Amino acid sequence: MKELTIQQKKVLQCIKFYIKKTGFPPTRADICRELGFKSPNAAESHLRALEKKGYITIENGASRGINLTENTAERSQTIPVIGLVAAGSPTLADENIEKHIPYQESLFLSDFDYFLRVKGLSMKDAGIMEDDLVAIKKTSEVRNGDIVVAMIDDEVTLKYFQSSGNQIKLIPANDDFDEIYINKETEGFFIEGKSVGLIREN
Amino acid sequence: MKELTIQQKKVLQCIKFYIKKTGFPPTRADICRELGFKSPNAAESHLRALEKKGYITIENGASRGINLTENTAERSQTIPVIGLVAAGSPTLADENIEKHIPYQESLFLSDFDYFLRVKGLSMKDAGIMEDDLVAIKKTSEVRNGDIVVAMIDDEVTLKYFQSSGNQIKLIPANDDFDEIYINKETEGFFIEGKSVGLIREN
DNA sequence: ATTTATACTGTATATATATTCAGTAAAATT
DNA sequence: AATTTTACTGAATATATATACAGTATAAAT
Repeated sequence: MKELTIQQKKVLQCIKFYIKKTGFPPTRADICRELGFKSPNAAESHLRALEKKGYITIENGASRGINLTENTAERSQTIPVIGLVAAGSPTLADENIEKHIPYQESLFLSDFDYFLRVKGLSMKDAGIMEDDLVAIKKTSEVRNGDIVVAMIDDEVTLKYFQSSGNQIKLIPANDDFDEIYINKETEGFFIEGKSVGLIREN
Repeated sequence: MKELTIQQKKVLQCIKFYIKKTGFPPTRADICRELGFKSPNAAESHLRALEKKGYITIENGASRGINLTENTAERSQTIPVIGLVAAGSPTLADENIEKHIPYQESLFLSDFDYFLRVKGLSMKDAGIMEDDLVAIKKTSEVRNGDIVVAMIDDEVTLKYFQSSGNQIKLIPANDDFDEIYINKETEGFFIEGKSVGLIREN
């Protein structure tokens, strides 16, 4: 699709925002008010430019007859899928992002920040299998029994969390794996977040 | 929310359909055209009734100033969640539907018809735990190794599918449960569908 | 029994709105 | 160098649209 100018982007954003706010598209006058134009023709020409470039369609003669094109309308938010790499923290940096998948607000009870692609079977008895997508909420406030994403020296692990005082136990859900004992203050250790849900594609 | 009359429902549906089709709400005249009314006041009064009952809001003075209320607007399709009851087939009948949850088209690789709420742990080694939601595609075309929803005399079970000729083996993913051997032609037996994905809320 | 809500037709109108025309000016493209 | 695109102001206008008013008739609620 053809590139938009800064002003055209502003107008498009304005339309999206207006629809989100009111439920119906803006008039030329509405756009002028939002963006500070003094002539309705300013809005009109921008709209015609957006139409020409394929971002909107305009129903001629109809009031508020603006329709966002398929690709223009954001059907829903998308949320990144991050690979659980052996080394390297699960940051939202581009190189760690596998893909984006559509995300529905109320999919899980809690909101979350990203999906973690599970590698290995250390949590299999918790029903978390290889290649599952675990919804992670970034937080350090976790409770005993939570399934957490823990970082130990740039290594990412998904484990049950159990703490008593400064001592933390990270418990796998698989007898073939060992529990990890670690001190809260240990350098290079922190809790990245916790699991709030799971998705499996098969 | 207050109940709608048949005509009011028609008008509301008409508004939803119009927005879906065009991207903006209808005028009074548009509604009349769609529903065969001969006076714009017919649409007007229905709109005011819908507003009074809380299904829409109307921006006074604005053309096409109709806004579907939170609960009225279908943000996305919803898909039913069906409880895996011991007896009774998982039909889409109202009494079997636990709730509806929002559904994103491309959530799983395959499309599907409903979510099945899992009871019991017979598939735990496949990572399917109690209360998980298994996305079910209604089909009788299943392959060896598929996780299927099988009906045996009105009892629903979720098992691995394995067939050779007319002999079918339904294999649990839990040593505490027994395999089920059954003949393809057995009365009261059929394959309802297969699992294409899984969602866990926690 | 009376009021209110539903379900319209039909007419009228103020105004909300799209849209054209006439300009100005700078930037980008050919 | 000439043309097109971008980016507006400002004024004018046909028409698209909401909305009020006057009726008619039936059903539901109080």
